[in-house]
Amino acid sequence: MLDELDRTIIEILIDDARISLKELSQKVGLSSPSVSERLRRLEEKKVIRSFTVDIDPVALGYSLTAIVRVRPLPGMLHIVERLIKETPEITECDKVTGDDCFIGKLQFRTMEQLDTILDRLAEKAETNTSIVKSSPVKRRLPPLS
Amino acid sequence: MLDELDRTIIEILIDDARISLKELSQKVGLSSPSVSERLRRLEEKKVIRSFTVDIDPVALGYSLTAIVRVRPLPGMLHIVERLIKETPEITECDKVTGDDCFIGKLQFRTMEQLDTILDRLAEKAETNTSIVKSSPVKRRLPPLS
DNA sequence: ATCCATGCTTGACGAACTTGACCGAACGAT
DNA sequence: ATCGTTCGGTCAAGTTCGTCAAGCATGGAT
Repeated sequence: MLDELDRTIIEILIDDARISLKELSQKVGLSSPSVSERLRRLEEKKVIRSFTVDIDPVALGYSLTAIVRVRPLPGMLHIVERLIKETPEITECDKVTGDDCFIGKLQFRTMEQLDTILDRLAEKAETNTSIVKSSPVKRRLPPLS
Repeated sequence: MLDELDRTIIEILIDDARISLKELSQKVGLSSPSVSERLRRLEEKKVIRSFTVDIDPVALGYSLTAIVRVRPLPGMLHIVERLIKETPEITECDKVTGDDCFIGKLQFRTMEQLDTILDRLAEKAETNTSIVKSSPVKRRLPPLS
């Protein structure tokens, strides 16, 4: 589905999505219209979901992160799911197998803010919260091969 | 620290990091050298960590995701941390407070592959694995304000 | 009141992007 | 085997874009 050139292009773009077509094409050894066309196809095939920017939450004042496991009380599943979606400080959340129904990541500024958010959840779910102390593995891609 | 214009710029870039300076400057109502300078400063201040590309793991063949909680056996903490870092299928991992020491996300292609990876961990840690069924909240930023 | 720093605009020039015409390799059908 | 089609590539043009230098307005400090 992806050839070696596509993978090289992607690896370069992960590092710098605003690189010029010209420079990118020189790095991969193709002409710029070719690379442009490959990019178009990669977007079309949804291999590239989007070009985006990685913002440091700390720079926005969110200096703390927690991981919250959420187990809705009986009958509360959909209400809890909506509440999670409507809590903007929850910056990602997965629905998973096992005792915990949801596992989410929460960005916050103060312990008081964390407390407020968890209190709102606690009316409808059992929660289990772990504060993030460090991130040994920063977001990365699995092997492209 | 960030004014309204910076936030607008960031919001636009989150959607499309490859937008031209010209178009971006029209959207925010400034000239392009001004926007260029603001971008430079946002990068300098590390508010913008990087311009990057969002790749669909499914397009790379990783159709399954799990969240793994890891509790190293006594004395194994550093070995386990190294093992996690050296497992490329673990695409992010945080060190947290609480009983679990690490919580990581794992991308994989087949259950067999998951089994192999967990077996390697099991020699040095207790693990607890949840398969991701869906993602009610896709990665997003907390409020910029 | 003046000076300076900051952040903006403008205009010009060089650089990069897009488009269309063309080429060649791979491959299926006749 | 050959023809025709498709796919992915190059090249060259016209157009658009980014960067740089110069200059102007605002606002705070002396």
